[in-house]
Amino acid sequence: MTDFGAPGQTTAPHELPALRRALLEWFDASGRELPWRAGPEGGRDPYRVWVAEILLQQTQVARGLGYYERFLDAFPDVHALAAAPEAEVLKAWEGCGYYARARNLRRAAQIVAAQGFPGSSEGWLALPGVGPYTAAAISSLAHGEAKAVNDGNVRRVLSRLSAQPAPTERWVQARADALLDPARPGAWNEALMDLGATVCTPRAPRCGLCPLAAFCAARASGDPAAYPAPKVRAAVQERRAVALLIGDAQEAVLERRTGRLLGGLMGLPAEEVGAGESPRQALERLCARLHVQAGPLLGQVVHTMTHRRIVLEVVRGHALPAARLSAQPVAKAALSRLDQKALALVAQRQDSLFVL
DNA sequence: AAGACGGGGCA
DNA sequence: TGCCCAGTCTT
Repeated sequence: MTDFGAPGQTTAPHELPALRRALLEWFDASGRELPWRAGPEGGRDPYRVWVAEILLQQTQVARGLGYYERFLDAFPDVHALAAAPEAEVLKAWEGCGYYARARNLRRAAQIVAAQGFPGSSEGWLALPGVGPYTAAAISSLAHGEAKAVNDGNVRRVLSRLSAQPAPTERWVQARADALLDPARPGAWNEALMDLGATVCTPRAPRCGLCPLAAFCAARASGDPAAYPAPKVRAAVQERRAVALLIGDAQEAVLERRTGRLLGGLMGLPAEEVGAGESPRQALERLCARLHVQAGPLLGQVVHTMTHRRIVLEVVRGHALPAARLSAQPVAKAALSRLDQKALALVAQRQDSLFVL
C-alpha cells in the first residue's frame, strides 16, 4: 500500500503519467554520461554496475569516478577480483573510506565466481555488502527488474515533491515504489538520482531547471531547501592515541589493523590512550608490546572523520635486540589518511633538518 | 532503533 | 564549522 499521508501534498493518480514523462524526458536529454552506464538500458554489465554501486555508497559521484577507473583497471572482471589478495583490493580502495565495502566486495566476488551472478534482487541481497539500495539498483539496471531505489537523492527529491519534512524509510520506499515507471525501471532510478545530484541539490536547489517543478509541493511552499529537515547526528567523539615510527617515510614498521575502524588497512603501530590514562602510559604499553625503545616526539597529527576526531602523537621508535620487526615499503601498503598524515610528519621533519 | 564506519566537497 | 554523499552491518 502507498501512504500518501499528511502533511505532504500528494501526487494525484492522474498526474502520474505526466510526472513520469517529464522526468524521463529530462533524463533522456540531460542525464549524466557515466562510465558504468555503458550498455543497453536495463541490460548493463552486472560486474561494472555492481562495482560502481558499492563504490558510490556514501561517496559522491565526482569522487567515485577516479576510484572506479582505478579499480576496474586492477580487477577487470569478477574472477580477477575473486583471485586477488585482500591487501591488493584494499590498496586499490586506499583513501576511499568505508573499507568494509572493499572487503565485502572481494568476499562476494568469490561467491559469484563460484556460483555465477545472481539473477534477481533477492539473489543480490544475499551477497555481503549488498543491501536494499544496491540490490534494487543492480537488478533494475542490469536485469530490468522493477525495483525502486531508495538513497539519499531519492529521499530528498520525494521529501520535497510532497513537502514531507521528516520522511521515514518506509514512507520513502512506498513513494518510490508508487512512482517507479515499470516500463523503464533502470532509467527511472537513474533519473531520480541524477535529478537529486544535479538539480534538486541539498542546498540551493535549482528549481528553475527542474522538470518536476510543477509537481513539487516544496517549491510551492517557497522554501524547498527546508525539505527534508536535517537529521540529528551523534556528536564526534575525540580519541587520543600514540604511534611509533620505526624507520622512515619510505620504509617503516607497519601493522595490519584488525578492528572495525580501518580494519584491514596497514598503519603505524599504535595504542589508544585509555580513559584516565596518560599518553606516556599508552606509549609504555606500546613499547613493551613491540620491544621498542621510544625516542623523541616527532609531532602530533589531528585527523577528523565523520564520527570521531583522533589526536595522534607520533614518537620515534628504535627496535631493541628482542624485537622481531621488519620495515616494509610504505608505498606498497594500503594506508588510511591518518597514517599518511603521520608519515608526512617525518618527511617534513627531514626537510627541516636540512634547513638546520 | 541506534551506532559504527572514511573522507572530501561545499556554503 | 556543519552537513551531506547512489548505505550496510552490528548491537
